[in-house]
Amino acid sequence: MAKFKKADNCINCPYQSKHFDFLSIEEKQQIQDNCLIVNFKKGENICKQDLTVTHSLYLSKGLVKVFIETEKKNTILRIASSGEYIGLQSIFGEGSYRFSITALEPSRICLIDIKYFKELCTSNPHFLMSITESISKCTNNIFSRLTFLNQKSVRARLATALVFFADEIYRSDTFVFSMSRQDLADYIGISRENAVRILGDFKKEKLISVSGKNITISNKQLLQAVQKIG
Amino acid sequence: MAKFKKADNCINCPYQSKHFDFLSIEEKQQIQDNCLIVNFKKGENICKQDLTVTHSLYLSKGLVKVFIETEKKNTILRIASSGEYIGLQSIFGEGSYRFSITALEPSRICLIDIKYFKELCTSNPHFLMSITESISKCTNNIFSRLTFLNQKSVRARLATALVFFADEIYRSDTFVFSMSRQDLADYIGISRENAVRILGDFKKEKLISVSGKNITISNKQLLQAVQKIG
DNA sequence: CGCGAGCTTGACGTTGTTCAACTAGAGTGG
DNA sequence: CCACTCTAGTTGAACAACGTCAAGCTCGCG
Repeated sequence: MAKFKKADNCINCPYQSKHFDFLSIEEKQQIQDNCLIVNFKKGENICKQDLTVTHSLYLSKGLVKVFIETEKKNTILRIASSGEYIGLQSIFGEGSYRFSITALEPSRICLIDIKYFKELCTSNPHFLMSITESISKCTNNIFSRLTFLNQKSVRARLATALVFFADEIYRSDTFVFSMSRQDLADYIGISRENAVRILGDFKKEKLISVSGKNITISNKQLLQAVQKIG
Repeated sequence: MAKFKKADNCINCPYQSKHFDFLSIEEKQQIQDNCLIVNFKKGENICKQDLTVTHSLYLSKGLVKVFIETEKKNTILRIASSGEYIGLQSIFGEGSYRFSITALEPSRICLIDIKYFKELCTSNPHFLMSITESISKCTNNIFSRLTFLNQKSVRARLATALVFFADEIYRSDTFVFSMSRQDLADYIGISRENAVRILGDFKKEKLISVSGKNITISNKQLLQAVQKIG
């Protein structure tokens, strides 16, 4: 695995999660004593489906894909970016990961021992409430995603993915896309070939311009129309 | 809406949720003071997508479908049966329902005022922890469901649905199915016609016998094989 | 007895997958 | 520094799976 070090500045850490607002200085200090910081390179596994959860995972910096592996193919459940806890459901659910997580970009993860993390939750209900709110929002997003994947055409799905990456992840209509074509396909539940083909179509229709990993959305309005119509 | 009455026996209620194990007698008494019991007939709406959440919903008896409505069609997220809280994500998430809920069978719902419910959560972290565990498990189930809908053939999906209803809902290989063909289709993300067709195929293949709403699984082993192969 | 909602069936068209072949680029060892 | 290989990306053709449309059926209910 990647290099790790002990946390040494949780209290004043500029990457603190919003849940930390509910913690006292003492509690933050205790977290620091129970926290490791690990850096992952692009492509490295952060956690592996079916293994027991031993730490909470806080993505303080980077970009990761959360996906379920089967014999056939992978399904990317969501893309998580800086400032998110990933895998909270696994901590409070069955205690083992229901998915794998892989870094799409160099990522820094803060690992807090699960035993301490749970103790903190029971001793500080406001912190737990905040965590619960996060899990709930994640669930609601997955609800929407399930409906979306189930009802939209492949073109609409790909258009939505592109807009999502531009608006939510890269915050620019020009970006260097850190996923492979296969990843993109897994994210919207289609075949790799089809993803390539439709990217090509969008290019011909002058909605986007693509050059390897570089993607530019050149006609966002039309692309947003495609999100609805297909 | 259906008839309702004030709760009068929460403490000794035989339909208590498992979360109640973490409550004191006084807390149960307080819940009772803040709780209404409402009976819904088959087909009645229990909550409606986009409306503000005002109460927690506990399904003490019955069977309901939780679904997202769009212009095109409905997608059933899950089927909930007796003893489950439904819509917890909406309470702790955005505060409005992301889905509608309709009774598939006569159902009894216990409504607890959301303000009191949240107060209880912050004053009793063990109760909240138990609730959070439920939400997490629900999320994990939806993760699996998303993958399942995305990867399996229509035949495999229908076979899985039949086994699910037999094993988890009706607890018998012969049951009177309380959903319409359209509902069944919405549950596995296919068209009504296709659902009918495949039910017919399964009948021809002697996997099941169907007569209107009565369904009997006659060759479970083969049906379970279809779950995998398609 | 007639009406309407839900169910059923067949024909047809579309969408998306699969397979196979080819290309480009990145890393590797002689 | 150049073949060699490996992986990711790309393209086309054939095919299978599903959805859509249209028509007819059935059963419960007024």
